[in-house]
Amino acid sequence: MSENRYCYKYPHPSVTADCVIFGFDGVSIKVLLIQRGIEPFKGMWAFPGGFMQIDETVEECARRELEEETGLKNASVEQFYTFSDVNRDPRERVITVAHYALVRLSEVKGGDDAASAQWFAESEIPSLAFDHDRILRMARNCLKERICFEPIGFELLPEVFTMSELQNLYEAILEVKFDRRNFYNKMLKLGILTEAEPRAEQASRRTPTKYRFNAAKYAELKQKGFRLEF
Amino acid sequence: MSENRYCYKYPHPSVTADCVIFGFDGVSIKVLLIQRGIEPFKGMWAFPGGFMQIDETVEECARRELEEETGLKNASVEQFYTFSDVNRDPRERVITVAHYALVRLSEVKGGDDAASAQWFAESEIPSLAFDHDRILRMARNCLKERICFEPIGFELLPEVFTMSELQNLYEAILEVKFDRRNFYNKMLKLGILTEAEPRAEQASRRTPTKYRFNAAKYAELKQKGFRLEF
DNA sequence: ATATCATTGCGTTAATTTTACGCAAAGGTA
DNA sequence: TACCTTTGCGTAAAATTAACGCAATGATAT
Repeated sequence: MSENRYCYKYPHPSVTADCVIFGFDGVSIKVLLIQRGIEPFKGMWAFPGGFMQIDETVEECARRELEEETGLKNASVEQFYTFSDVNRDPRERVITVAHYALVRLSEVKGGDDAASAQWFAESEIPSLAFDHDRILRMARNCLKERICFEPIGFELLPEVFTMSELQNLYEAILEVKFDRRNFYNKMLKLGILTEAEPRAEQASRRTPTKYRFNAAKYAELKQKGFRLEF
Repeated sequence: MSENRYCYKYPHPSVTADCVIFGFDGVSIKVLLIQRGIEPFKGMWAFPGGFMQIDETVEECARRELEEETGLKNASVEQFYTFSDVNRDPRERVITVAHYALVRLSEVKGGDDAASAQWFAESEIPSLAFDHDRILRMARNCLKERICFEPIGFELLPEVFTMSELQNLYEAILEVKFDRRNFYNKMLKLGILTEAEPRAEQASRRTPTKYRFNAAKYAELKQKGFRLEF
């Protein structure tokens, strides 16, 4: 049963892919975690992830494990760093290629078919298994940097959203506050937002305009090489 | 001799670390390559790199291989992406963690103790072994992005340099041209340059001012979170 | 020698962008 | 009914960027 059939002249490490999944509930950034059912670190929380198979890339592995453990299909995961400290796994030598993805909260129902996937607000995240605390810090930083180059925020919001919601998201990710009117102007001038509904004729000022992301305009802008400055 | 003594229940990939080494000769960006002495891809050029040992991190591996193959000691390598295509190595499953480093040309004498390390100007780089063409493209992009956040260019220049040399470097990395006077003003205003020599009293206009990088000032700036805009 | 040319240091001005607010309509809340 | 908050739409000042002028001084060519 436990024959060790794969033999090499030199020792080989195991390779895993882990996924830091970010969400946004309108107020704060959330992270999807899995409670470990087995040792090591049994009972502790960790990112979804697992061992890479010999016939898949690390990205494929990340997506597969993500679906197996949280039910999330086709998330667009992106690798950001490979962690290879010699003792990061007490069992054996394991290096992990860490990924992150942005998903809408609605796409994952916490505690789904997955044993115990659960969303945590950033301030409520417990101490994590392995070196996942460190991985989280780096992922969070990547998120911050990335949003200045790409409008990744739109993957975190519903299809249709208000300017305030968008601003809240940017403020949560970047941990700053913007002047509402300047944020409004800057986003509109970028031209990557489209008004969602033709807007009620009798537009009451209190009912905010709904927007959706204009991917075509964004692609256009991106070619010219732009940058979302904040 | 070739006993395969290391056995596992599941197949494990090999892990390598590769190093894209950038230099600058005052005019153009250069890349340090090694000519492969063995199959596969024997005779083709590739980045220095090699198999990770079981008791070292990938960064340690990168530095070790770099020194073994080019004589470069203590380069500060930084990983930027992990390539894991299933067939990227014809021998067996190998994933590689790609790194890059910036060094002064003077630190490496091409064709040193290293079998055949050689600097190539970007325009003269031949088709490379494995997926190293792709790796180079990504490394080059990283370089471009990085220089907007950190004054990495100073690692490529001699200790003491002129403003023109600095500008040439930025122009080479970013592939753009700047107005000399605006570049001059912007760099000086940043405050991360210090005049190297007290400057000749009888300062002839034709003899350019020499500068050196002011690491202390830079560290100060960095804390406040700044960005080198170009 | 002499004329020509490129490099360097130091400015200035106009255009653009960023920042800081003003204000009124309209709905929600006490 | 009296506030208070949210939204949409501006505007003026401040700061930054971009474009370019100019003279001194060596270097180079004739």
